[in-house]
Amino acid sequence: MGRPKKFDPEKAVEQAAETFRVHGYAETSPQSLADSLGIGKGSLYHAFGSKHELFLKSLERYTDTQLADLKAVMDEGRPIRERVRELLTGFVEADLNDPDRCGCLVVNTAVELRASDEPAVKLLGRSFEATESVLHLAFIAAQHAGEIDADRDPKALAGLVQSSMIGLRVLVKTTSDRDRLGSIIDAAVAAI
Amino acid sequence: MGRPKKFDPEKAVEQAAETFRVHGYAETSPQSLADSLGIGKGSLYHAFGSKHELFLKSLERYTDTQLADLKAVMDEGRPIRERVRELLTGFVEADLNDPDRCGCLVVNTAVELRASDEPAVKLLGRSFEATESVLHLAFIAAQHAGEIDADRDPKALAGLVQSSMIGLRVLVKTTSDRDRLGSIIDAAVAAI
DNA sequence: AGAGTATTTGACCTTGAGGTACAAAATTCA
DNA sequence: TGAATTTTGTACCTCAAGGTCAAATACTCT
Repeated sequence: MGRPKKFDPEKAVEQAAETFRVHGYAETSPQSLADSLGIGKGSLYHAFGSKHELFLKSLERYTDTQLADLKAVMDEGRPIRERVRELLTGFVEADLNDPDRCGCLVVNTAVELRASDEPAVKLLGRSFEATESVLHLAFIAAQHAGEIDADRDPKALAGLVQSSMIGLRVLVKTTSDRDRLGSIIDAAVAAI
Repeated sequence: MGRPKKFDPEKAVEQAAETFRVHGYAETSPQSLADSLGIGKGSLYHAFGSKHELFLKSLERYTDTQLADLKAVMDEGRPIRERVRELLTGFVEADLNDPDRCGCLVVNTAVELRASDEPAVKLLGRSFEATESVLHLAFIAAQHAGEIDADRDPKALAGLVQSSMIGLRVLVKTTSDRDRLGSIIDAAVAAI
């Protein structure tokens, strides 16, 4: 009972994640957040408590979505190198298509955040681990399928692909050189 | 002539770079900047014009220093893989030894920055290119020395090492797992 | 010493961040 | 219909960011 909510909290968290991704945590004001959700600032605080609490919820939702997307790509029935290439190319192309180069909320937050923000650091740590785990499992499977040499360390490969992916998403913030980025992807795929 | 400066502008820019590295651009206030330089806020504005101008100078100095450090390591007369390992390990260890995981000003700025900040984006772009170039040249030399297969693309390898390096410095913000980070370094070195 | 020049400082200004308070509005239940 | 409950939105609060300014200070040159 009581007055019905004007907005869908789920959608709001999703929209907030996008706002944080585009403008960053520090540069997103409660007012702009409220505006982007189409509600008053008071309602926002009533519903979410604080900017930081809303941010944590947004970040969590974002990591969930991202992980699902990653799994979707890695679950495709194609050669492992094709899937990894698709993954890296997808991120790079997405970033290049955005003139503001906003990039990935997880990467952005990992850098912008203070180490003292423990809940956020934990969320990010879990997200990075989950990503690595998906890659790790895919590489193990690929080894069993004979696509990757059995003497390679699948976990280390997962870490290498992950760190290259993150590095690419940072590099793309200051360059639009598709050849250069593409050759990095080539090298990453070749390293598997 | 005129009243002599109370501080050394060179040292001040260096100190400012460190403050920006530790706290980030947005989170560094003119007041704290002035405090860290041991001067009044007015003096700071008189000497540097604005927070942003000081930031650009700081960033430029930082990139110069960083590039010199990189060259120093890559100029050592040791096997290429040892040098690359030393490079990556050095950054990771430095970051791990800092409880606040402040990391690298260039990486941090590339992420925190708005794409609309053209002078900063240019500086960062040049810095990333210069870094890649040093690695590129080192790999070419290593190929001539027979340390790296001649059929590898040295520029792509440079890009891969660079992006892994950046990725590692982001990952280390949320993890302290030396084994995991170490195995990523192993994989990166093995990929050369 | 005095003129001229450069630097220093704290006081002051405007703007907006992050958040609170409260009365009005919209619903359900009896 | 009225009571209870919940959400809404504006007005308001405090604090600090980023920056400006004028007066005081410290130097050089003549």
